[in-house]
Amino acid sequence: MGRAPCCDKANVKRGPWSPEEDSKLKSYIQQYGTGGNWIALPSKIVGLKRCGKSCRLRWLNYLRPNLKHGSFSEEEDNIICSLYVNIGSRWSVIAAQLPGRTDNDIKNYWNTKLKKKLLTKQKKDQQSQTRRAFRLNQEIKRENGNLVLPNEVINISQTPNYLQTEHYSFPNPSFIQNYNLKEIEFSDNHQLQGINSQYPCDIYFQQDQLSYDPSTINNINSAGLAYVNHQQTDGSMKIDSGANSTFIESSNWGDISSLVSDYEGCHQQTMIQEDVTFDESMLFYGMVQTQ
DNA sequence: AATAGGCTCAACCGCCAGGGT
DNA sequence: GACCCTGGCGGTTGAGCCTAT
Repeated sequence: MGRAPCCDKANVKRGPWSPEEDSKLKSYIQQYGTGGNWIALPSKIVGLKRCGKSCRLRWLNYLRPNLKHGSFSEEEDNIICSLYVNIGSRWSVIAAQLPGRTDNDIKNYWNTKLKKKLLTKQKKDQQSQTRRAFRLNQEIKRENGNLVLPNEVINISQTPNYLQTEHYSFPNPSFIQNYNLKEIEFSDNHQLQGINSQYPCDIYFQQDQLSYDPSTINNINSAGLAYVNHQQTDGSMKIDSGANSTFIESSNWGDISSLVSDYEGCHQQTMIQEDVTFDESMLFYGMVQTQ
């Protein structure tokens, strides 16, 4: 036997509330209060065929006094984002910090607008942070004489055969001087297809992925000569080589030299041939052999 | 003008905790 | 302690509106 329903569904009205129903509920509650029992409330209001839960929701989310309707302010946005980051989707707690706003309002607002806004901001922050770390690292290496070439941005979408036209072999860390660090930016949706799998993994990608949904990340597999990293549930990162499943972990993804040492030991892999789609605006850093 | 797809948000659903018996 | 009832909550749905084609 299942749980008893809170009301007789056959005899209650459902769906949007009419102005008349609003008026009846509002005037009753203003005159008599709720009586501390929402389930019993509708039976006391003549002509109102609504479930008690529905009455409660309508009152709390729409009819009660001092409710704020309309768009959220920048300050409210900040409060919601800050609280969400700290306590998660505890909407009632968040709503308690925003007078006049209901948990339902905030939940809707978050799901439809604020989440996207926050993700976009995080993505931009992360990209600029990674760029800064990369350039700083390269600058240091250049100063140390390990690298001589300037930064170069390779836009894969403009050179779709880029990875197929040159044969790279994995740079043994001890020969790092022979390799140039390049920033490889995928500025457009792009698919790498049929990359020759004879070569061991030789391009090392750091994917700016914090702003991506884990389910999306999991759909990204290694392609030919590339390893693609994944964020693990414990926060560490993993480079996935597809079917071979060898991976390395690194705790410091801003440090190219530590990436290289982490990468040691998995360069004998033979990659399977797979297609991979890179989403718009994903940012990768690669280490490629150019000589 | 028609239509498909995306977006918004009010409302519902089902679960859970807590209080009363 | 077991059971029942209710309030409260977060997740989900879907009708209606909006926008792009």
